[in-house]
Amino acid sequence: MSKPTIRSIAKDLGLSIGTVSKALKDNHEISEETKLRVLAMVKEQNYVPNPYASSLRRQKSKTIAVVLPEVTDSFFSLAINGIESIARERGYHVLIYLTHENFEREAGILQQFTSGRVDGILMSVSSETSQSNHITEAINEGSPVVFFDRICENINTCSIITNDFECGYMATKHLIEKGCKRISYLNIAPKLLICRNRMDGFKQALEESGMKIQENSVISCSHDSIQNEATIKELLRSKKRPDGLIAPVEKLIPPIYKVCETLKLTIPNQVKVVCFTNLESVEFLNPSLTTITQPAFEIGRTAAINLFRKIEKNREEPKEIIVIPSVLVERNSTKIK
Amino acid sequence: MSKPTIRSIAKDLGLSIGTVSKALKDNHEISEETKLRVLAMVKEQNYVPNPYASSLRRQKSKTIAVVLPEVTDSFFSLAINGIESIARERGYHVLIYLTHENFEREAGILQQFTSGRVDGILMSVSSETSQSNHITEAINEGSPVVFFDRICENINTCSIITNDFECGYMATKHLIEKGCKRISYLNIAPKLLICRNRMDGFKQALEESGMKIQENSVISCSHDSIQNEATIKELLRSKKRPDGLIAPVEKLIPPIYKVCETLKLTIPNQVKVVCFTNLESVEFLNPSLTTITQPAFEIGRTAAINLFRKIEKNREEPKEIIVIPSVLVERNSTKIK
DNA sequence: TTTTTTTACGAAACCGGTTTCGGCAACAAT
DNA sequence: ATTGTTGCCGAAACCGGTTTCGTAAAAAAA
Repeated sequence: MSKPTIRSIAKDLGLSIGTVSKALKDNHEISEETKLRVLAMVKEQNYVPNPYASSLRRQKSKTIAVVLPEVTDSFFSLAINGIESIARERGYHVLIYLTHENFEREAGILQQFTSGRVDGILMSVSSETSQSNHITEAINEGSPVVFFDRICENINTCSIITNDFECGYMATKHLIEKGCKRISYLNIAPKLLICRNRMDGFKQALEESGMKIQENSVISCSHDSIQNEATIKELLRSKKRPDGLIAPVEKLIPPIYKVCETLKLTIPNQVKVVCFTNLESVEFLNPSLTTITQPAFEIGRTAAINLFRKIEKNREEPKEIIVIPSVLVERNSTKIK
Repeated sequence: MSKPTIRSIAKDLGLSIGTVSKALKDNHEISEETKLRVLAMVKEQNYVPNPYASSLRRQKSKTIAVVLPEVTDSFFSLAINGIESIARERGYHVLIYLTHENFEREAGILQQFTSGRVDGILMSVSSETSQSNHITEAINEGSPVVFFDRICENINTCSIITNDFECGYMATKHLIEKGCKRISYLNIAPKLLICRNRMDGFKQALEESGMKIQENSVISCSHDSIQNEATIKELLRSKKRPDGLIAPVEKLIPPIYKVCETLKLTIPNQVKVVCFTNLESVEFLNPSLTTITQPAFEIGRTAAINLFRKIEKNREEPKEIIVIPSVLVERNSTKIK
């Protein structure tokens, strides 16, 4: 038997299409008796309304997009979890798009959204994103955007971040307290506000402690793990080898640990390490890793909640930046020997 | 200015709607000149066709669903990555749904798909899923399903798995070779074929080596980490404490390491451990963890490729199980002291 | 020149819902 | 008796594309 439609249901009940439609949304125009009849038939035939017919007419899709650089990172995984939990609660569907840190890809994805495919967009921009026309355009065409984590500073919308500056500051102060004299910040995406903020926190902490920014203070890493390994190896081999490392992203953990192993540098005795990550197993790394742990699930949840707020009342709201603080969890990678 | 539609484009060009539509899909009925005019106008106005209008008429959504238990697991993250890469290549969109290992949730999600929301479904069933009516129904209503990893044995469709039985066998043999005399398998989802297969491999390896299945050979764990910690603690405290552990899922790593730490049991001297996981940082755990590493990205990719194969030629194909083998990576958690 | 074919396009049905509007009956108010 | 009022429902427009079919003009064949 072919798929039931509202038409077939109406026919089977001897009702009009409109009546069935109204009955299904509990419209007051329809009598209780008719509603019950409709519901019974719907259940019997296992009828599910075609979402696209509804989307077309109502000009809303009950779908949001999550656009992010990658998914193999504990932060993004947890954030997706938070987003999905809210979306499900509200009956929304979640489309996922990965930019792989590529601007063109991101722009291409965003461009599609001008067609009304989604009612809103949750986004963490790629590290190559410096211009924001593609995002502005999506917003102008009616898709509200809420940023989380990697926000876009020159766009006037709600953004959910953690206290990145403070975290950079905390991490640095922590290393200094633990006796580090030469700290390197492994920069990974200078275009990203969060990375700049973390780095600014790092710099301010250095200054306050009377330490100068030196040649090896800020090291540029990439998204390529082999390249990062080479970069870090070079850094840790240099004459003025740092005794403290701050890694603003999770993917730097393997290269750091690997290089320390090959160079026979022991963490924390010769190099202390702090990393931004939410990986649960950092506690059992050798040595356990001191981390800045972000409230990833909460950030995802909050972003989703605010997106739905924007979707529901579509008037423009002032830019609002919501900060959910992270915590520094001290472990052995920064222990005093 | 309001969003351009095919109607407004047609009007602006003095053409009919049908002509514009055909021009956009490079139909031979339309002259080159007209096509160029249409393309130019489309570009000028930044027109993107409404996907839902198209979906409604063509009865296909260019969208697939990925239904999985959770996303905070390296296997699923990598699989999503593989799936997305193929979907993007083919111009498909990816909806993501998390079941959180809950059968009702899974059934509810699947039920929605009977409406034609998606053209196909990629799925890893929840650990509570023993009946499969909800899946059969979705298939019958026209949404092909391809399983990956956690397949549903009694459904006749393409499934992508790894060589689970062998992996269980390999892991066990490996532990035996390393001198283990009492090995415990931490069972987590007896309803899942993959877990049963892994366990069967375990059992066969035991038998072949003349070791008996004893009371602590198979331990039931859950999805709750606190509970798992208690279970494992009890196990490792028992008189007949095992000297080898096999964990079929990643989430057991933290409790295992934690309990060993609190009970002052050293891995690998007192307990050797093998775990199924794709976490990159297992190499730097204390001690580094011997793993069964699954080709997660490849499994995701292959699943997607086969789903599209099914979507394109909609005739039924025989059940096909594609096995992509995993590898055992030996590290220090199973080292002979 | 006439007939046939090809080319290029328009008109209109169609997908499956939603929503507006109008109308009939029953009942209440005047 | 007349005029609202309310409850309940159907008819039809509508969302924005796709696709079928028909047709006028141009080109080719007879």
